[in-house]
Amino acid sequence: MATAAAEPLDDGELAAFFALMEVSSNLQHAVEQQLRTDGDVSCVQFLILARLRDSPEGESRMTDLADLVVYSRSALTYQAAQMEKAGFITRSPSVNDERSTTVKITDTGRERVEKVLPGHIDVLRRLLLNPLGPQGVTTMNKTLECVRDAMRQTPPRSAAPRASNKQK
Amino acid sequence: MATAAAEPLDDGELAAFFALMEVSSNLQHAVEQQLRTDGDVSCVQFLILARLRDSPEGESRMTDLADLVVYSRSALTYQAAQMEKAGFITRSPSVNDERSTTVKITDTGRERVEKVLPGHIDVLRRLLLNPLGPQGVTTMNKTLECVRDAMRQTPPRSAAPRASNKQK
DNA sequence: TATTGTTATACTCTATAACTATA
DNA sequence: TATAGTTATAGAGTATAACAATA
Repeated sequence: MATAAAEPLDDGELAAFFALMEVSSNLQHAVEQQLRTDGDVSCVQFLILARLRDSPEGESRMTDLADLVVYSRSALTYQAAQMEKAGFITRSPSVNDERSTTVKITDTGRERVEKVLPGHIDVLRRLLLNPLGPQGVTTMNKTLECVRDAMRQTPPRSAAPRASNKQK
Repeated sequence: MATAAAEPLDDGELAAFFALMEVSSNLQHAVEQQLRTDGDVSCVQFLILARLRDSPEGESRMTDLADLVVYSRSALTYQAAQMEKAGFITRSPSVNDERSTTVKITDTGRERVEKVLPGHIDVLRRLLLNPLGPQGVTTMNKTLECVRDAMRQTPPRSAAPRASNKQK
């Protein structure tokens, strides 16, 4: 299954990979810490809240949220439980489909997002956007676009999301 | 401390941030899974092993490894213990400085790296380098270079690495 | 006193599988 | 039968603080 003898990566390829991982990893850490410090939310929770906040009714189904946040359903249930306990969201059975759960952001949840957002933007500017500059931002978008598209076409992890293939 | 009213991000800035996070997150996941499947090592462990393998004597001090892997010292100790148990490394007191621990990669460790490497390269090519293309690789390096440099100058997290400030 | 590393502990988060309920 | 979500469980990994030993 593996290539007979994989061509080693050249210096540029290695550098690109390492740079990407170093930058994203640092950024991730910084964002995580800012969110925790300023508003006691994790990155995942912030993503969910921000997404809910921008939804038409401040609502979303669990499944739709799970599509956004890559993780497993049980992981999302865990996060939802945490956020419900914190008063950021409510969960209630969906009206159309009794199987579904509708997640709705509360005023407390909205406030928390507002509270945390300035610092979040600040971190992004300081660590990523300012160093990039306007031109760098444009370049970055163009360069990463095809990578992202390629990733989206390939099933990210063929194991996970297929539910019908129970052929053992 | 926070900006009075943080300028919201424009679409391009948001897109750049999201693209970076999506690409790096997917890549991270894919790499993690490949390493686990092919050789039952985590990404962190692979990084450590790869670094040791490329060291002059296949050796390194714990502290030097900790500088490489961002995490805390205790986290590194944990990983080292796992890898020692798996037979990938040995730990012994350093000759120069009795406080230090010298970590050395074993033949088993080297074999494991070799075993995992082709698949690793394969993933990087498929998900990142091929979509980028030679030109994209170059562009990426140039674009991320200044970001990385800026990050390295700013203390990543001012809280962590200072040991002397016990003022409290 | 500062540095190096380990240990004990507690905590967060994740995935798997089994389960319930609805379509 | 398939889908939506929850729960129980188990595991990996991390950070904090206290610790021992060396410089």
